[in-house]
Amino acid sequence: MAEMYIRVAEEENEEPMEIPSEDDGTVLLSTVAAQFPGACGLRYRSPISQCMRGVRLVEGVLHPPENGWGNLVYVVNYPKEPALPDNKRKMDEIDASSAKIKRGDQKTSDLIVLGLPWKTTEQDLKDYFGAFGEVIMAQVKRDVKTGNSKGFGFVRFADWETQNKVINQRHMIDGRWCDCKLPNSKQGPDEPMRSRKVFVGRCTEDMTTDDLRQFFMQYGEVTDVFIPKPFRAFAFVTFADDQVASSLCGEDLIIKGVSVHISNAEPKHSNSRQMMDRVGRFGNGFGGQGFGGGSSSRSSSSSLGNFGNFNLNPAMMAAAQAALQSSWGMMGMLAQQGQSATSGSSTSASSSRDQPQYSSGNSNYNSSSAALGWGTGSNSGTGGSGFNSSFGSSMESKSSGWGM
DNA sequence: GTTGAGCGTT
Repeated sequence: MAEMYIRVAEEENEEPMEIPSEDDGTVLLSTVAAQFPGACGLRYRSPISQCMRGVRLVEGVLHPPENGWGNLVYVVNYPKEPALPDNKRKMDEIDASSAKIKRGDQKTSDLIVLGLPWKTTEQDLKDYFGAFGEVIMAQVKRDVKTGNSKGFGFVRFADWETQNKVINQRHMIDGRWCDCKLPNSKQGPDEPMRSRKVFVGRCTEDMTTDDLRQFFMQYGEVTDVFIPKPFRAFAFVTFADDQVASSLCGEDLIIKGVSVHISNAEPKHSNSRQMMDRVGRFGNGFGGQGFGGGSSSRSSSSSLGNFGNFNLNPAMMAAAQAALQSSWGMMGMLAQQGQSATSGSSTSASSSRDQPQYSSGNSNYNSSSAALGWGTGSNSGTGGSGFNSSFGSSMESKSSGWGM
């Protein structure tokens, strides 16, 4: 079948945009969403009944009405906005008017571009991204000595709308798929505990990132899909809205005929729970009672507890307990030390690089000896500071925690 | 086979 286009608009009487169909006459929801970020379906006004009708959507594929797509204008559906009574408004208007949107607050920021071909130059970036809107900065990060590209760069747009659009899709740049996202340094620590990301277990190997994106789109705007490689039977899907993510947790969903299980995505690296679990295994009677759960007040009351080889002074105990109870967990302790708690972001699954990879070594990170953090024995004489120093360095040793 | 890459000499 020759290439076909269907006409799609945000509202019935707005100027439509032509969107390409697939060879079999269907239209991918992802194609629609590439032009209308956040779209979750299509509807149209039936010439016969004069009612709005929904377009059949099966696993990310939009199927034409009985007599084909015809010349009708299809209207984009967006996920319901539960908090707002008037859900006919467009996303942009909601963003602009609603106080609930805190992310981004309309100011543009640099976007990191990951997965660039080695040969891509800043001019290439400007040329490519210029099609989306005015580019006010583009750079390719290079090795200082060799001048070779490091395979990523940064770009900044004049308009927030442009930035938003660019973030929401993948980009084919000089023959490679690249992802644009907010860099770690720009991801504010506000509300990091409300995960917008879910863990998708029991994936099969034939599920691609596009499959997952198209499938999960029906629940809300998908901002990221990650499939570890080599195949490990799970994936991560990030939504624009944390409520969408949490609403799916616990569900068993059918994707490509396979039941997958959705659960909370745990923070990527070292988070408070993992650390506490580790700590629990330390010396006997350290985690099991004193730390492990929140109900620990009495067991730790044995004054200056003598736990195996360590001396825990009350300040350290208090700090640790505070960390347990605060919603910030250990991250809160980091913050209290004045360390910036930047969150590591996850990355979209871009195809594994066929190019020689730049040394992925840990030149940037001081790989602190043990992942155990505190209690490695260094904090004997120094009183409380031993706690801070050893703990802090372990947290820094990789991009920290809640990369969501 | 159920918990993930890579982040900026200013």
